[in-house]
Amino acid sequence: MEDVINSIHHACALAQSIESDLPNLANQPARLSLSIDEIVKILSDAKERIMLLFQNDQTPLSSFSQMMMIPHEMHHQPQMDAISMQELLSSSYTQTTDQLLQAAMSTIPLDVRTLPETKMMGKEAIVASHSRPRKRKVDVEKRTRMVPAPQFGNTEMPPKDGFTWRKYGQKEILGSKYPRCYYRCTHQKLYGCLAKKQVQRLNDNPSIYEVTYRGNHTCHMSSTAPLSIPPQQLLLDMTQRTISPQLSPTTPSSSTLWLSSINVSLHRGGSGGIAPAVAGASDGPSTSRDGADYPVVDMADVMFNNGNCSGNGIESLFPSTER
DNA sequence: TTGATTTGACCACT
DNA sequence: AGTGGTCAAATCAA
Repeated sequence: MEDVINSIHHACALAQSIESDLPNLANQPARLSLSIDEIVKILSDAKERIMLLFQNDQTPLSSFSQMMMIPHEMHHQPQMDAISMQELLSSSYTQTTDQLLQAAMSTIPLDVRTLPETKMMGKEAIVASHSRPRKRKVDVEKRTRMVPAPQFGNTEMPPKDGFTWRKYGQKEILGSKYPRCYYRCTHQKLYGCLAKKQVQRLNDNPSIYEVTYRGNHTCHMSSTAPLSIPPQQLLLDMTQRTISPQLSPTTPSSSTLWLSSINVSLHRGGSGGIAPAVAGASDGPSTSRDGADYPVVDMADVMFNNGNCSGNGIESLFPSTER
């Protein structure tokens, strides 16, 4: 396991060197391509080894998390909903990639912070008995966070967050220059997943999206969900593979915010069927994804398999400072 | 053909 | 009554 982590560190160091030399490398596509290939190979190898280890045996998880200094209590979380998983990842995952992302984060506004705001709606839903019943205001937890818009590609769209969403409404909001978009989980019908989110650009900073999540994804938990291994175990595994947020106790690591805009996902099954991991355009049609995504570090996918829409994987990781 | 998006209307809530 | 959230028909796109 240790060598896997060393490999990841190595890849991160390589990526960082690319980043620092990006102005020059931009004029040397061949060299840049070679460097990228090397990183991809290292990370792909690491990924495969990780998958092998974790598929065949659970014990390496503990050693992995020990090496990554994951708090023991995290091992005992019985389960974690996907949104929480995302938040955990976006708030904590970056220990091994901070170096890689530090420079990139310099392009993200410093005043952008995640908002772990949690509210409970006070009223019970009133179930109407007329011909067109509408559900509203159930006791659904709301979680709001600020997400930077992609700096490349279609900046009109918020970054992907690792889930597939279907837009069901858009509305002009009083006092807001930008409309609020309403999304629900693509798998709502199939798996009864009630997760929803609202996306709205900030008035004073259109490059920042306020994303409000409501409800938890249950599509992962469905026994009929398109999974080949138990999703709860997978989520637990993912949890154990993250790094403690307590390692950066004061303020959120700048790179964590950056990562919140990156869909870090695991595509089980190894080489086949790599789905887009990052998209500048958010919430694309779910037809490009087979079921749910599970966030885990997969830098190679993040960097180089951002195939759809306008997002550019490598640019997502190494945005230039100019816009 | 199927699924996603758009958009006007409906309805809950304050 | 005003505002925000949701529905659903029409439209678009793969």
